[in-house]
This record gives sequence, structure tokens and C-alpha cells, in this order.
Amino acid sequence: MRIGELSSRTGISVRMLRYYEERGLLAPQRAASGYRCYDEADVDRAALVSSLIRSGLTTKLIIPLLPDGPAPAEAAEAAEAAEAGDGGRRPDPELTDLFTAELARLEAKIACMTLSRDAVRRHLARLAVPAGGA
Amino acid sequence: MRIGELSSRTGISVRMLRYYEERGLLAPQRAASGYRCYDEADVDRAALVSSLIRSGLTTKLIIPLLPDGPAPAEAAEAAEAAEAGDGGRRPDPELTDLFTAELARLEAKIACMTLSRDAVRRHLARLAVPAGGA
DNA sequence: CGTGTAAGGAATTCTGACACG
DNA sequence: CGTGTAAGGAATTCTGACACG
Repeated sequence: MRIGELSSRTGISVRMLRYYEERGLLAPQRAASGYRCYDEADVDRAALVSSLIRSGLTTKLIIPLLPDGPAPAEAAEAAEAAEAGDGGRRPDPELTDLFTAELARLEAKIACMTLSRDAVRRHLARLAVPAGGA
Repeated sequence: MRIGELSSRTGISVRMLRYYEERGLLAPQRAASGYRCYDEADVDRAALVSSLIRSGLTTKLIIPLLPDGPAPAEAAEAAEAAEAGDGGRRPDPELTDLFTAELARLEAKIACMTLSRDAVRRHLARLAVPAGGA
């Protein structure tokens, strides 16, 4: 499918879909016309990326998070860079720290919002059944 | 306690504590000197307000959410306004809608961040135990 | 950094019409 | 009838840039 369809199916703006590609998060085929061609797997992948971005993750952190690894173009670059140093997959302690910090940030935020959600829920329940209160 | 102590105990800036008061979310006593005097209950109340604000709720929405109702000063104003109309507690359908929308927003955001948190957790686990992967 | 927008051009698709065998 | 084609407009997409918080 082309970018417009992916956009309406995912609710992600065309602008952002292009941005994801620029950052190596998505790598659609190209038609002879130059138009991007996305497949079904890209629908899920784009939705996941969007969710991660809305959660506050940066694209740099998202790349290694994606299930099938970085998008082809980026994978090639990464492989090149890796060959320059060693050939294997070393965890990169700096990145690990970033993920650890991110996890803590997400957990704190979720806790905060869960508390708020419960407060709003309780209030709505109170409004609906004004039995016990003053 | 005075504002500095409350601030360090809650991690909320002095600026924000004064703001909460300005918006009717907190109503500390005043010493003869004019200094604000908070009691123990204000520690929890301030923390709750802070959590709600960090979750994106507006102060207008937070006021009716607080367990003991609006802070004294605001309560007086509200009572006045209520007397002008009727004497009872009517739910105010508009506000109810706002809360319903807020609940939906919070639930969506929590779902989004929970998904992201899980992705980060999985990734960290993968980094720690690179047994099964490629 | 993530996102919107205005700009100008290129490729695509649409419809209704005409032509052909 | 099924099919190709030229015509004109509308919708879509492309890239690179600027703006914003």
C-alpha cells in the first residue's frame, strides 16, 4: 500500500511515516514512480514505533527495540560499523544504561497515571451513585 | 511545617506549591509572619495533586477530585455559587463529560506506555541473556 | 527531538468521450 | 460489445526547508 493508506490505517501522519523512514525505523519498498510501498507487516511495525514514540522513547532507542531489528538500510550501516570494531553483538553498556533509565521512567509514569486514573474512576462512580456521600 | 519543608518532603517545587494554593488545591494556615503552615495531611494532598497534574489533569478538574473536597477558600466560593442556584450537589453533566474524556485519555496513555515498558523490559532481558537470539 | 506546514514539482487516478474491429 | 486512447482535472505523493516548543 502507499503512504496515504498506511497513514489512514494507522492514524499516523504522512509526515511522521516519512520521518520514521528517515530515522531508519521503517524501510518501505519503492515503486518505479518513487512512491513508497508498504506491506502488511509495516502496519504493525509503524503502530509499534508510534506507540514507543508517544511513550517518549527517542528513535535512537527504538531502533534496537524493534522485533526484526533495524530496517534494512540501517542494518547495513550498523553491520558496517560493527565490522570496523569487532564482528559480534556486544551489548553496548551505555545503551543498556539508557534502557534501564527508560524503564524506570516508564514505570514511574505509569504508576503516576494509574493513580490518577483510579482517582478519576472513583470520582465518576461517586457522581453516578451519590448514595453514601455528604 | 513551612513551604520549604513540604517542598523537600514531596519533591514539589516551592513555586508549584504556591501555585496549587492560588488554584484552590491547597489551603495552608498562615503564621503571624505570613508564612504558610502546612499540616501532615497536606503532604499527601500535595503529592496527590502533583501526581494528577503530572498526569495531565487541569487544576479545574482536580478540585472536585480531591478526597476532602476543595480547599476551604474555594469551598466557600463554591458554596456561594451553589446557593445562588439550588442548595444541593448536582453532578454538572459538562464536568462529568470532561471526567469521562479524561478517563479515556488516561487509559489510552497507560496502555501505550505499558506496551512500551514491556518492549523495553523484553529487550533488557534479551541483552542480559543473549542465549537464544541470533 | 518530534511534528506541522507551505512550496513546487512529478506521478497517479478518475471520468466521460471517441475510435476501432 | 470489449478494449485502447487522448483529455482535463483532482487527489496523491515526492523532497527539502523552515518553524515551534
